Amino acid sequence: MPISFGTDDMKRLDEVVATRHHVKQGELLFRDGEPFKSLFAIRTGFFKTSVSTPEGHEQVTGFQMAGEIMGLDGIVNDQHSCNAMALEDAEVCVMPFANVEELSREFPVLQRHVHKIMSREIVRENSMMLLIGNMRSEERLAAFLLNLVQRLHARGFSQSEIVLRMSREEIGSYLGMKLETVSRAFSKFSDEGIIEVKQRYVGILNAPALKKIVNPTGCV
Amino acid sequence: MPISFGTDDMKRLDEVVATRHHVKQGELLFRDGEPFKSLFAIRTGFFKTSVSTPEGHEQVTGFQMAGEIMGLDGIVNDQHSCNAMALEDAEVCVMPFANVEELSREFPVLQRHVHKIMSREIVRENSMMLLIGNMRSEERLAAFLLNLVQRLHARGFSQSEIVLRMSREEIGSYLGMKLETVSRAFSKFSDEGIIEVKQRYVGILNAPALKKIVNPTGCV
DNA sequence: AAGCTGTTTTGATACATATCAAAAGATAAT
DNA sequence: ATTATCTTTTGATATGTATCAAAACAGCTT
Repeated sequence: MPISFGTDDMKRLDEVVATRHHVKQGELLFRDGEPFKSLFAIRTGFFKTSVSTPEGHEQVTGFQMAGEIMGLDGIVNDQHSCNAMALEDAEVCVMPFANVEELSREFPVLQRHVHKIMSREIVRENSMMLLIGNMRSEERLAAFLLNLVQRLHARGFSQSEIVLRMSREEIGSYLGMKLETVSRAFSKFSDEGIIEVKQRYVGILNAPALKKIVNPTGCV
Repeated sequence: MPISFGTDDMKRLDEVVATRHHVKQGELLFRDGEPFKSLFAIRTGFFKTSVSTPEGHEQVTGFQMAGEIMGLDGIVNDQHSCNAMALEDAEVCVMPFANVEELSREFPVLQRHVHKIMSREIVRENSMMLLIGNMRSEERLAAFLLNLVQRLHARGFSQSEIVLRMSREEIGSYLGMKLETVSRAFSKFSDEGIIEVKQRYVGILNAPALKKIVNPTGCV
């Protein structure tokens, strides 16, 4: 949340995040087609969002962790256009969107914040298109792992250890590949000593090597 | 633009779109890394937006036509994170984002409008991830053509004829496939009598067949 | 009209990933 | 503990798309 508010302001802003909601592992926070009323800020836990083809093929569109916002897709048609499932027991702040809009009009810094969150999501999805459209499977997995540790590290976790909350199949769906291909890429990295894999635990032994897989020229 | 404004309000809103800008075919409206100041609304013409890997591989992230908004990606870091190139001579409205934010605070209907535009872009990119991640090349091209005629038709053009503004390579980049694969898919559809292709002219002879390619079960 | 340039089509082949199948390993239930 | 269920790994093979190459074609220039 943006800084530098007076205490009165803080009270007003608290209205936005007044209610909390618990979601158990495996439960949906919202689903495709449901009326949109609120955005959700994750306090604790881990989510996946996904869309589906009419035939039922699922595409995971994102993994969200503490501090991240879900539900932005629902604004345009006043109904959610994806599913949000908790991959571990979670707690979210419910932010009625009408309140968000009202307070945004009052507090420019909050307005700016909302705009940045939406813009960030657009940029993230742009880079996912680049990832899925242009990279090979091992590059995708390397990019995925680096992104994950970076975000976890920003939240005070290790920068070299991950406990995955999602299955190989969910990773594959997110990265546009099959679960077997994900598994093979894990095994390959493991054989090469770049990572250490024990089920859903992943230790990153050689981060530079991972980065080099994503960006072979290393010119950035 | 939203309806039901008084004339005074209209004057205020005109401030937002005061300036116009011409972009010639092949020129960039903005490029990755440039400072972000304004959103752009297309009045006439046709654009592509794209991002690139450090090695220079281009990923087209969208094609934009009259009435659509570009530049939303720039908000989060105060600098553009993609390139926007005119694929034909174009005219855009320059909307300084500071003005957009200021007037959004004043006019809830405009605020809502801005939020919907951003949300729409997020939803569009979600469905692109589904497209690139889950569909085969011919399904992607069929979906692409259907999306294009639908948008053109909404602007008063034919619902069965398209003059493509982009090359096979650009289509391929957008859809995550190579230009040769795009060309082959065009030829296949043409052989099957589903479309008629003459260079960049595409006539849709059998729209239901195209829809069936995208969604074989036809249950929607 | 002829030549040049860039785009598109088509063909032959290579390669990455999907698919099918089965075993190994983990987790939960009885 | 033992069975049952789900996830993950690994192998063999199939397939779709990329790659390489060349010809056909359109749009410009002179």
